[in-house]
Amino acid sequence: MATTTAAQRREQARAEYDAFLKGCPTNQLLDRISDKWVALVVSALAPGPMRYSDLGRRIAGVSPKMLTQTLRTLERDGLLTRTVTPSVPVRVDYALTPLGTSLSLLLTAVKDWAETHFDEVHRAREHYDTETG
Amino acid sequence: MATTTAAQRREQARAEYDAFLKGCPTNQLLDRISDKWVALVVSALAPGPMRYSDLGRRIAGVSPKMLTQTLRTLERDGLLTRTVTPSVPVRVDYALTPLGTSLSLLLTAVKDWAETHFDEVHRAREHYDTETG
DNA sequence: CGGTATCCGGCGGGATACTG
DNA sequence: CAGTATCCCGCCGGATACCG
Repeated sequence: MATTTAAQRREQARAEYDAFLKGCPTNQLLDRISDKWVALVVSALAPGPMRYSDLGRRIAGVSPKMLTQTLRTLERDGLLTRTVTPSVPVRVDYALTPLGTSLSLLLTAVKDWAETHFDEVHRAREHYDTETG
Repeated sequence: MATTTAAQRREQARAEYDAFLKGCPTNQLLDRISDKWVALVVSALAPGPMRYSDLGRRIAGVSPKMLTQTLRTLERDGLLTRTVTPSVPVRVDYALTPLGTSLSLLLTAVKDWAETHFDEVHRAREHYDTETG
């Protein structure tokens, strides 16, 4: 039969859309800044460079795995630099690049929006929850 | 033993931090806009109101479940309104509130950053991947 | 100190089927 | 048309252990 089922069509559409999203700069950036640890790392580094273990302590509750993973992707994207000083013991510093600093400014804009409209969102939630019971 | 292990201390820190993040407006907002479908719904509605099934078609590949879930949370947060017209068949329109429109402007800022710096990020990635082999 | 490697449990979300 | 209900799988990320 010539049946292209609705499911098949949606799967097809989803595949195309996923491909589109993978190439979409905005979506890629959202994936980046939405990561739980990325915002924390970037804002921790905004005032100045920091060592690996300092970051680990500053960002309480992060596991080594996630900290490293986060730092690697940010380094790959050119948002921060990783500098190894081959002393004993070895010392590794992370610092924002200009691009990273620029991103931290964008995050500041997000933060401002959040703080400005938080009350409004909160009230909307209480209203919604009351109505719905 | 009196050992408070590193693991225990990290778990404690993580619990506190999670609580802190839950109450943090910025983090809540990031959770919201980072959701895969939220940005798509908000930008789809930016030009004007739309019906449920129109949104479903416009945002290719979204399942009914996720579309409804996304719309519900956005409605709860006061970012959009849901209007039921009890005709036959019923008609439901979704429209951004002023707050939602304001959020869409923030998303535009994110989009602008993404498009402005995409090349730079892309070059950084290629450089990183080349160096690392 | 600054990581890497491995295992594994929870849950987000897709597929599928049904309803007012 | 506009959803709801259920099952279930993939994968994210935490815990743990080990290395240069």
